[in-house]
Amino acid sequence: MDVNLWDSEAMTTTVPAPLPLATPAGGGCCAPDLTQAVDPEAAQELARSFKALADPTRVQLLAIVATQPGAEACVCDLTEPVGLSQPTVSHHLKILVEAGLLERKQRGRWAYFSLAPGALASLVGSLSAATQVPH
Amino acid sequence: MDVNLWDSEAMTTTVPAPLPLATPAGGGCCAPDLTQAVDPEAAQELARSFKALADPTRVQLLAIVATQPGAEACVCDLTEPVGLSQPTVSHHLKILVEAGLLERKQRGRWAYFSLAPGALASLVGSLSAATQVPH
DNA sequence: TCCTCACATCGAGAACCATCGATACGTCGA
DNA sequence: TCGACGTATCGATGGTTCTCGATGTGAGGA
Repeated sequence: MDVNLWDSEAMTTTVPAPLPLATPAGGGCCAPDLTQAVDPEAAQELARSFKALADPTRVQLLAIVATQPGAEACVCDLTEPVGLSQPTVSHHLKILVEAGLLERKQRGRWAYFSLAPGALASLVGSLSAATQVPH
Repeated sequence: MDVNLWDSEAMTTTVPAPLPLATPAGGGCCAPDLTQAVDPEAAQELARSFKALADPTRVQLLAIVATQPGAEACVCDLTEPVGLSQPTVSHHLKILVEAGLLERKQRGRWAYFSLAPGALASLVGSLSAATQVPH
């Protein structure tokens, strides 16, 4: 392996699509809404986003980042509140970044994570479409 | 085993809480919002809802039900569109019902599934709190 | 240059989940 | 009453995911 560590370009080599939420296959500007998800591809894309939220630890991490002053946190701030080891927290953060829910910025030796603007809003949009279906 | 089949009361014997979305532990009327999810219990509850949406098949089932005329469908309507066996579809529907996202009504030999009113809206609310969108 | 720190990756074990065929169950029509 | 039908449950299997300790990588300080 000769890939450069901490280079976000190299980190995406294992994933086909860089950001599911930012570059959807459906054709819109955001994630596909639920009523379009009869299409298997749209359903898979939506499920991929929800899968990132399907773990209590990741929900907690997201919440801690959101409520942090400055709305960003480094790994060292997150390990202790969730009560898990550093590699495990790093693993969950990577999943959240790959899902497009968090953004990663390197500052010196520290990696700072912040909410990706528009990512959660996009998910909200995809869900709320179905709730407005006339019944 | 002497439990009555198709009795929704008996079906919840394996789950401690009947409906995570309908009867949250947090104390509000709906699911806890994301910024409250620093609390491990609130995070777990939210993750439980998202886990139900973390499978492409279940997203598809939800979408099909939502777009169906009358906004309800029986298992026989759902097996063919998702291309899975009847036991598998039944399994996914059970998960969606237990997550409070679908409601099940027995009519004759058919079981009809419909969107649980307010369930998706509750999830939308819990997400949009973190995005600062005053929806 | 060497050491320490913050973080990522690796490899392994355990737990969980999706899927299926077989089967049990209740309802309805004959 | 009986058989066909729609649906749920069971048990098994293969794949995925969560978690950790060990280790690798780069930045910054002495």
